[in-house]
Amino acid sequence: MPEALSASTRPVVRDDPRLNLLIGRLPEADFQRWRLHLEWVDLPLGQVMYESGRPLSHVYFPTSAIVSLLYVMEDGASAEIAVVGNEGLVGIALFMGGETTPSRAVVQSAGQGWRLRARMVKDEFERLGPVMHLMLRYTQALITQMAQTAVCNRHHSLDQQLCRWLLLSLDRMTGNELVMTQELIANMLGVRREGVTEAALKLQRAGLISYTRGRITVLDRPALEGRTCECYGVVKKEYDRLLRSKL
Amino acid sequence: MPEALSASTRPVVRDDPRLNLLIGRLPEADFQRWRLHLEWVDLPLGQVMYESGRPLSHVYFPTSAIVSLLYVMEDGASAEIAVVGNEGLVGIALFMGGETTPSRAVVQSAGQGWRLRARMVKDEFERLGPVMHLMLRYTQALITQMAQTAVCNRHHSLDQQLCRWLLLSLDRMTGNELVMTQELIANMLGVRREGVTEAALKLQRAGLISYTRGRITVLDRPALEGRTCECYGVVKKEYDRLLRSKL
DNA sequence: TCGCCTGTGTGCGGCGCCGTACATTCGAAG
DNA sequence: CTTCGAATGTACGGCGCCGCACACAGGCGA
Repeated sequence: MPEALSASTRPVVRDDPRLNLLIGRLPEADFQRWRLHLEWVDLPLGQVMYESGRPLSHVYFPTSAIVSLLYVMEDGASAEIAVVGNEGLVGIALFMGGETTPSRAVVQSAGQGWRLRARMVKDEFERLGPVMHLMLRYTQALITQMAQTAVCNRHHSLDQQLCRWLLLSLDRMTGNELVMTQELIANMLGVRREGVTEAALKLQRAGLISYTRGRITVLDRPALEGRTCECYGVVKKEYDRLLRSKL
Repeated sequence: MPEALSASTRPVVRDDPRLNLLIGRLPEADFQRWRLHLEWVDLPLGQVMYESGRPLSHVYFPTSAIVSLLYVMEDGASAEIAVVGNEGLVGIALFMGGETTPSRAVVQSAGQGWRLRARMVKDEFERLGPVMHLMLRYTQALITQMAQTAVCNRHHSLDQQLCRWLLLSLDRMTGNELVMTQELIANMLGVRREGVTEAALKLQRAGLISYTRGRITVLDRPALEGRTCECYGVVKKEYDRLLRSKL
């Protein structure tokens, strides 16, 4: 077939841990120490990386996978509060000291990544060097994303939020195709599936995206940026600012 | 007059910094070092403690004041993403390494507090001891509050959110009276003032609260807890869990 | 005491999203 | 090719909040 192989059939090779930007920004000495402990992991769609309230065993550094942090309510309704890709890590509660968190982490887009055992992460953090500062700055960026999500949920239309979601996902991917059903997007945004369908139709009719049964292709990214709310830009800018320097 | 003196006319005396729970949980040695550098501050209603994107000069530890962390949009609309009282501190960006943040901090309920200069905070943080771990665990609690706010904004009714807001504020106060107009509450929640009026009327008619022109008295706190959504409980439980131990 | 400003109460049309139901179509498995 | 389940499209009433307009009331200063 002319298309790229689907995620499930793609040959699985260990990529370079430095494809994860946090790892890539480590000083060489730290990286050399880490590489012996980094464990490569495949992250299939839907995998739950940690569950609300359960202790975390590892910190994950995605290289090609995208992970959603979800808060799940008692009645089962949920909402995504942040998304993590190769720019970040999953499991901040480990080094923040809480050991766990009331959220759930789920693989939103299949791919790979690397992980470190909890013990190792804490030890590294306690070294009080560039590693710690990098993790903390990343955490601050994540906080910005969560806060902006709260504001966006309050003030902006579903149309705008879908654009924001697409752009945030796109930023964490290679290529311009997302493997993702509208049903799943609705879960992430915490809205009805039909609402996502209508919003997606508008974007398709306007020629910004095209999609078929679980595959969304972004055709006109600048136009998407024009339709989204300011929330996307605020978050992106803050990630750039906080994680730009190698340090 | 039989009433307590209003905030503006209350005699202003330096309270004990340890009324702030974070400071209160410091080991004695750390507290002794800190007390020389802690500067007492009065925090009148409406004071902006820091502005979006501007560098922070101090970290504040409220003792009797309550502070709102707000995200303000381009069109001026805003939403509170977290509230800080004597259980916490204002200015996490200083030790997280970002120096600043795209949010605004405003005094929501007049009172007092103590502050430390930016330089001092960073030095203390770098000591890598109980001080750092305490600040980080507090930060994780704050993250929970932000995330839960995002979910709450998405899924719950204004009635429920008002209850949550009242309870969160009440937890950070002494007494059961809030000096707060419905207009301001609406700004915090990011909704219309009229919506708050209607929700407050329901609570008053049900006998849970009573209010007159900028003063709200909570009459039946358990009933309020019964009307709010699970978000309040999740946040409270997480604060208790993360900040219980002295360490 | 009299305004006056601020805070609160009320009404009305509108819009966006919800819940539900059901039709349609794609694509993978057999 | 056929079948079937999953993904998407469409429709409709309902509800909650919005934006706006305005009435009313309490407290404060002139």
